[in-house]
Amino acid sequence: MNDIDDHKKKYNPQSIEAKWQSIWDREKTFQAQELPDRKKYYLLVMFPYPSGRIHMGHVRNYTIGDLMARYQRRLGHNVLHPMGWDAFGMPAENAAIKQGVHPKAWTLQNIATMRKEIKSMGISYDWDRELATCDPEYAHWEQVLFVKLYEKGLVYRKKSLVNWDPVDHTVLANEQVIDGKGWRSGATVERRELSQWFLRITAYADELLADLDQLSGWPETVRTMQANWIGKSQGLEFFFHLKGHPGTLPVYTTRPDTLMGVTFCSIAPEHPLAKEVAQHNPAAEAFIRECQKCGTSEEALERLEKKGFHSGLFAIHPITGEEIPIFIANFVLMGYGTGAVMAVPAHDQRDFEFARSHSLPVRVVIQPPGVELDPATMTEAYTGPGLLVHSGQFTGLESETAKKEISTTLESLGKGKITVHFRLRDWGISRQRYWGNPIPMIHCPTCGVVAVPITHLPVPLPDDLWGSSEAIGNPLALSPDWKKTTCPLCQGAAQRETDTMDTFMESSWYFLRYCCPDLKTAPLDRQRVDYWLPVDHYVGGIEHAVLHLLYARFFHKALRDVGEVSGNEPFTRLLTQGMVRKDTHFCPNHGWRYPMQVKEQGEGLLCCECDTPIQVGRNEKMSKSKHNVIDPNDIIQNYGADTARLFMLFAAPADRDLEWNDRGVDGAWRFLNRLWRLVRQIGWQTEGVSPATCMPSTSLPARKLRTKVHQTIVKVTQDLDRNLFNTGIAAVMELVNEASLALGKNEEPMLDELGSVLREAALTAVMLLNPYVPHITEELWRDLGQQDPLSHHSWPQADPLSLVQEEITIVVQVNGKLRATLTHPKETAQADMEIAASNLPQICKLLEGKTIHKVIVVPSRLINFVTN
RNA sequence: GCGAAAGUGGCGAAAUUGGUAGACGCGCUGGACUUAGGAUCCAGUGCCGCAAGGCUUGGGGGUUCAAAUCCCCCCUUUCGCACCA
Repeated sequence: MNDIDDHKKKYNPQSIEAKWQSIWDREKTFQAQELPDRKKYYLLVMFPYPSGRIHMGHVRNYTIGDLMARYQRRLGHNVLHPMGWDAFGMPAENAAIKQGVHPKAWTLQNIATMRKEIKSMGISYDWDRELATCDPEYAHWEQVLFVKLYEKGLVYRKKSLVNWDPVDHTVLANEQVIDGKGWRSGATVERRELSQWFLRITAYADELLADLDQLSGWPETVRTMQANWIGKSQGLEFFFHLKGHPGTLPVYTTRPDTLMGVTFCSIAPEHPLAKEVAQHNPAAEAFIRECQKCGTSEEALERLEKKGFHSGLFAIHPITGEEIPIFIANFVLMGYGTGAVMAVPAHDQRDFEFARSHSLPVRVVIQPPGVELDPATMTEAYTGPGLLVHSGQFTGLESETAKKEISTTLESLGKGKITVHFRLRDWGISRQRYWGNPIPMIHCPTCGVVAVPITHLPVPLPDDLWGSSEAIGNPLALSPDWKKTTCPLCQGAAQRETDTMDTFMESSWYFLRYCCPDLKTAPLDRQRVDYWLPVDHYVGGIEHAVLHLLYARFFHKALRDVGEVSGNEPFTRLLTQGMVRKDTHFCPNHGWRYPMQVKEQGEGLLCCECDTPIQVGRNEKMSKSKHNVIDPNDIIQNYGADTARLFMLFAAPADRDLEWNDRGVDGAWRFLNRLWRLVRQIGWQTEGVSPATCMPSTSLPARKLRTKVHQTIVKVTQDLDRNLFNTGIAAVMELVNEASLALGKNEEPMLDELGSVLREAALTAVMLLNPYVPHITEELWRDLGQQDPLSHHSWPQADPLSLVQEEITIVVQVNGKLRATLTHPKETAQADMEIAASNLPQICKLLEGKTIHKVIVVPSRLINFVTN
């Protein structure tokens, strides 16, 4: 096709993208193989929940991941870049109920749709390693890992609270509790105690905290959040004796220095003492029942109106022997610490408010320096340090010293112990739902709780139980037959556990299974896992900063301790990407409007249906309910995947929120067209010319352009290494602008130095942009006569000799204000520069009649004259 | 409530980490050229001012020759809070 006008052929993303995607597919360009002699690079993106269709958040996540994967491949690394499906979970059950389909069918259908959508983005996945967590194989191996952790003592059962819907007779997720009511029934949700399975993540609390220091490739903010979540604190665990009662009341405090200011205690409604009181006291029982009409989330609890009920019990102060009232309080939960707290109203804000509303005494025991705290006039608690007052033998001590003194005093009395506590609680994995992985445990009336032996696994999730019952609730629990089994120890009749696992279980090891998805005999192939792990770069949403990322770290350490993996941490480097947002349009009559349901009029917008002015809302996270979603498929069909990718990478830094902007998409589209025309034009005009390999000797424009080419290589490379993508693209845009300017309107063949550098510039721009926009660059690469696939072509390197700028511009300031600039050859002496600067007419004028106190010189940057 | 961040032109953003604030892109203004294209190309574009010049990084203080950047106080927005994934 050497037609004279071939170089004027227009950019057609649809045909180019389909062509290259099928080539990559056919040639398995991105298939990953374990090659021990090559440096590996494992690039992981958080796998999606197959909710139905791809949304922009996915597109952003996978685009960023693909950019990094392609860049690392170009650096010569052996890259593993896999994709799969986090396929168990609640939405499938909800959709199944609503649409009358099986959760499995719904999920598999969604996977098929989304796989096709993702493929149209041209992401360089090794699709041969694709996995779905609802696959019976995956569930099987997860059960094996679970039993191994059980045998290691990391799994146990205890009572814990759930949200109970009294009308639907079902357990609700926090998400399904809206304003304290069940989302379907509308009934007031109650707290209920249930025996549930837990993983002993607290056994790893210290290690999970300490190893955060090693994660230098993680954002500081995520590490801080995890550290706060683990919440290590040192304090005093001690107990109160009770007045006229044989029991004791253990409490934990991080402020033993305020012990002498205790004026009451609070216990959880689920506390054994509270239950005891309720047995003889109907008012207490009623209060406890009232307390249970509340969700279980920490946020709900903290925002609660604080209420208490005097239990009638009194604690004996361990030092003064004073009698202290014990309150049952709605804001204390069993399962946090000991389920009881000592209250010091003067020095704890929550206790202060509680004391004021219940007319309880406030006793100041810590005095801040220089201020006299008066309990009668205090309006808030003083929580800082100070000197102890009204504290008997401890009066006069500094609060830090007092912490130690009081703790050791209680220790020597045998009433307390200095202990380390964690905010972190064990991980409850029981879910009373169908669409999950069955917990492979058996309840035997004779032997108690027994794990299903590994050789008997898997416990399959039965397909035929869904929809078999009209009743609401977990079909596994409602089915009389499925539960029936025999005890592996005594062979007697026994019952299966009917709870399924938290889906965080599946996402805690999927990245390990990617290393050996075909393995038929065990969860993991140690050799292959050891080759690929740790994940070099993990990309996903910031919303996973704590839970998923902490659970996965824990799971990895636990698997290490049962001999399944090596290494202490699974993810070396982490990039948390921001959300995709868009304007919202709200009509007072019709609610949220889609963009096509509003029309422009003058400066404002009107609703198409009622002509009412539209309220343009702030940018919000794209969501169906707000009608501000953009379907990625539309963008890909209209502009192509490369435009979508370029826009997403260019419009905002990866870790910040991205505002969707149709005009910005047009801008990305225009840039790709500009690139297309320019590169093909250069290719045409410099046909047969070798690209420059060193600094041209005669042509100044050629020299300047070559410097720009090599500066761009440095800039883009540095930015990719620092996860900065928008600025790298900007740098290539500058290069394209300069090359375009250098080319001018010239349409003749260019066989000179400039032609040679232009050809180098075109090749370099294409090479640099390839990880961002792979399809168009592969095509242009071919157009420039290159035969090897660009996907594996080595990354360009800057020539240090071409980077050097021959002239330098510095800033001249007087008293810190910019007054002039001065351009000088690189090797000018500092003294000469100062003289030249002070002789500039603008500067002369300002220095006239002034004394120069100081001259500040920042080499290659500025001169500042400081005067009177 | 607790924990973590963010705030810069009309808009998305940049700023070598204390050294020319606004790169690059969008939008807008003017012009050129039209094989009328999703055009393209050229010039301009922080604000006030005719100008000289002054002002400007959420608000208010401070440190410094020099502050978007460091310190203190305040405001607003976003994310997470353990059964959403």
